[in-house]
Amino acid sequence: MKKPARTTIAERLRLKAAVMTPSENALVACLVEDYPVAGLSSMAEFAARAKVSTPTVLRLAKKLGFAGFPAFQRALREELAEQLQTPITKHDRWSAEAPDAHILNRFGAAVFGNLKTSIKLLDHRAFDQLAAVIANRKHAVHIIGGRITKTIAEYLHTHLHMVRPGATLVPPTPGLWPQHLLNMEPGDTLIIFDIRRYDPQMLALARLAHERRVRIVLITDQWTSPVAALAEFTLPLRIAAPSRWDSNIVPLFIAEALIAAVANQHWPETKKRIGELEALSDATRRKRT
Amino acid sequence: MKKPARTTIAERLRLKAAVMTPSENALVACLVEDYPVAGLSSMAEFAARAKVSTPTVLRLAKKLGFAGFPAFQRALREELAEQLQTPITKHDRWSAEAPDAHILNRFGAAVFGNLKTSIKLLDHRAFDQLAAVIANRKHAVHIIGGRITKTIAEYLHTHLHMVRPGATLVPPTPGLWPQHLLNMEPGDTLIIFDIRRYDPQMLALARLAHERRVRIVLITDQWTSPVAALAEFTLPLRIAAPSRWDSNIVPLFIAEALIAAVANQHWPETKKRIGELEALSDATRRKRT
DNA sequence: GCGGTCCTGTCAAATCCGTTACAGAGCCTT
DNA sequence: AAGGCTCTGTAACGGATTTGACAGGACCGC
Repeated sequence: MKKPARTTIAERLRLKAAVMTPSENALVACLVEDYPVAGLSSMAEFAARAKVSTPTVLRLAKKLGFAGFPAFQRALREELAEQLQTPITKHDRWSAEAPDAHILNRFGAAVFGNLKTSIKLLDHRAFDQLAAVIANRKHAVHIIGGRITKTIAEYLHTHLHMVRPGATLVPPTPGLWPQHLLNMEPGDTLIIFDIRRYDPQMLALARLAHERRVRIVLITDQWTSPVAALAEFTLPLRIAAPSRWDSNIVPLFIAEALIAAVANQHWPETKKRIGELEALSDATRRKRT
Repeated sequence: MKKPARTTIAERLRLKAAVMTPSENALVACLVEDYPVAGLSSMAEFAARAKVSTPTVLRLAKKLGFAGFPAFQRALREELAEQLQTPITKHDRWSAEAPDAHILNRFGAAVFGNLKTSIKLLDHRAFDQLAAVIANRKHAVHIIGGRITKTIAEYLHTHLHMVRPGATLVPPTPGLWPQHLLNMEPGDTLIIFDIRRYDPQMLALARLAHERRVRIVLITDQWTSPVAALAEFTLPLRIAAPSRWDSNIVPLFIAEALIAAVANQHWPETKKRIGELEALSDATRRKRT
């Protein structure tokens, strides 16, 4: 099943991007926004959506090298069909026009592999239990990350804070740890991001927290941080990337999935809390102005 | 924008499966085989594919409860659009709908789709140019993110700072912007993360920077922040997720890919810089101990 | 300020499409 | 075995859609 290297719509759009008129750009923006469905309805509908006239749509189709609008639509459909029925495993290239060796393609492939393997190796039931633990409002949740992963920890904290009260971000500075440790009660949870090279001080913190009967959750890489010995939940993730540094995409993925799962568990309360938050946010903004 | 719990096409097909005639079954088989693209072409084409006549197609559409073929097609398109970009269908739907599909899987599928589409719609040559601009050590790079994306901005900054001198993180607090603006020289680059809901103050900052002849790089979502009008590079990414919140995985992906690309451009200098950094890091740690 | 060029919408014509009416064919029932 | 019912295709009609021609208008250069 050899494909004669047909140029994709996306590539054609890019190719002609320089010679696009304003109203043609409106069409392109419209198409990209709802790609590719926006272009699958009738010409009149597509034109109305971008607030231009039908001939403009036709001119765009011709500018992209098609005989007419139907030809353009056919191309869209064929591309869509290819994308839809091609099973996830058979992704040969990501950026179709870029060479295989291009960073976008190599990175895309690596990230996809990491995600797939990580999810496969993860225990769904353990994940749900973990979500339940974090969703439990009776006990506080503390979050800490290392030198690099601190941004992921922060991300998790920002969202968790919206979902439930009692979510604390522990700074990566060991000097500030004692006061945070003081606030950790038995039954609380400490979520630790620890990815190679593992920080010995992180292990020390975990020990102290563990002694206070704090439940430890460890998000680490496939080589597993030594903190695992103390952890109730350990999530070993794939993080390898064709780069000088590891990829933190899978940790972020887990963070987002956890947030969604936790929000899911007590949706009514969460919804109420978010509503209050937005009201407060608006009030603050108005006052500032 | 009310959703009256519209029954899906698949459900309608199941409902009427018992009263399907042979040629209607041929159509259904054809539709399922290449779902839903087969039903998006013209009636004649769809009929020819299943080797039936056009009235049969019409009869099928009516049997499924649609007024005519266009109505049927519209339903297909709407369903497809929903499936492709997971719009505001939000929490209420997916929690009740598919208990068999675990959150991890659903999230994984969404993220995968986002990544694939985002990369596909990205111009890899523009990406390379952007990497070159950021790699240029003659001009400084300033990075800023919004309320949520600030962590991604921080991540980019942390790494970029390792790769090259002159990388600054601008805090999300507008009160601190004047002093940062003062440091922006003509030819500098300002990387802005602006994802819905777009911050009007971010646009103001972009304007001021633009007046100082700072090059604007915008990382945004598919609905495109208004900053795009001022930006030299605009990267519209897919961020929809089966969650109450948008996913920031693709922005993080772009950040990581950019870092890798920049590091590649001047690897000798980068390597030297990282070596020095590690030496200093070790020295600091030893002194602390 | 003037002419030219490019962009864009209005309008009309031709084509294609969806729809309906009708008739033939197959199959079960009587 | 004949009648009737259901299923399915052919043909023709009406309409929507695409397409081409044309003109108004904005912008740039001279």
